[in-house]
Amino acid sequence: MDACPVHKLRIKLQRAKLRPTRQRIALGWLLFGKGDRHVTAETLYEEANAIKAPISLATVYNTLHQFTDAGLLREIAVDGSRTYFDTRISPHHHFLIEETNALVDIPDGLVAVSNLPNAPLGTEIARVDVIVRIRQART
Amino acid sequence: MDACPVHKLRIKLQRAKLRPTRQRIALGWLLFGKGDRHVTAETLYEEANAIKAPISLATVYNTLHQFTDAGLLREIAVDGSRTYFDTRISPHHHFLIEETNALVDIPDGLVAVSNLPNAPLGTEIARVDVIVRIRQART
DNA sequence: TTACGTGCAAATAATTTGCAGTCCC
DNA sequence: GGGACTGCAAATTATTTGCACGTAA
Repeated sequence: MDACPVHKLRIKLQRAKLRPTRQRIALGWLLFGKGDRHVTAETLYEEANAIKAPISLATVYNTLHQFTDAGLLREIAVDGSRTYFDTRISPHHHFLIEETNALVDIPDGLVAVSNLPNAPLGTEIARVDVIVRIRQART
Repeated sequence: MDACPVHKLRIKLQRAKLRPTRQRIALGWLLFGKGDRHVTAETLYEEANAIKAPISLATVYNTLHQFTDAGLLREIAVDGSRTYFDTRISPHHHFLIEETNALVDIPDGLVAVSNLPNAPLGTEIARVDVIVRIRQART
């Protein structure tokens, strides 16, 4: 019933006009093979090495940005340091666990932002990001 | 009617248990002297030099963080690179102008976030950030 | 073949830190 | 005077880039 998952990946890459190279297949496998994910370049790099697919860190960065430009990933700025990439590209928002710096999806449709002011003339709203910071309850 | 503004600054610093040194007075003057502001370490550093108050970049960073820890400033992560500091510490949200990377306050009370899911057990919500990204309207 | 990709190491950019000298209380 | 504060330069961290070589179409 279901085509070979690797084949699906190749199609996905081709649609994005990206050559399905060994590295992109491996990273795509890690990114899209197991549901929604949030990764940083660093964590993805380690995962790739862990599954015996040694890919240079620079290539991981390049690939993440190519995927993002192609609309396969979404980039999230959450703190001043690392950049996160989200495999879920539909609009939704995030919890940030302050202790671990982990990012968790907030189920879609739950949070609503209302009364957005109009964008200044000649401009439009590109996107609305909501980050809910969670920390250990005091006491 | 109004006491010397510099004196008010000294009081402010003392309440925060920070010695009112020349550098902190100068930076505080720039930060709190003209209404709500959004600065990066870099921009504040340039402003300080512009008013003939040469302060090293390291000290600007240190001071911004000390002010933040003392609750005089709020830190905002908006994109993956620079860190912004906001002199307005009451809860409110922001426009981000994508072309210029400028940050603008959204007047308080306008935006409401509803249906926030409960925080996981044993945790609490530390803060909710909303960033509305604005760009030049297409066409 | 041939342009597109990749890996490495060096280059940037933003920020932090160690430490000697300086200044406020 | 003594600890808090500052400045400089060197160290870190995250990310990008230049360039020789590899590889998919």
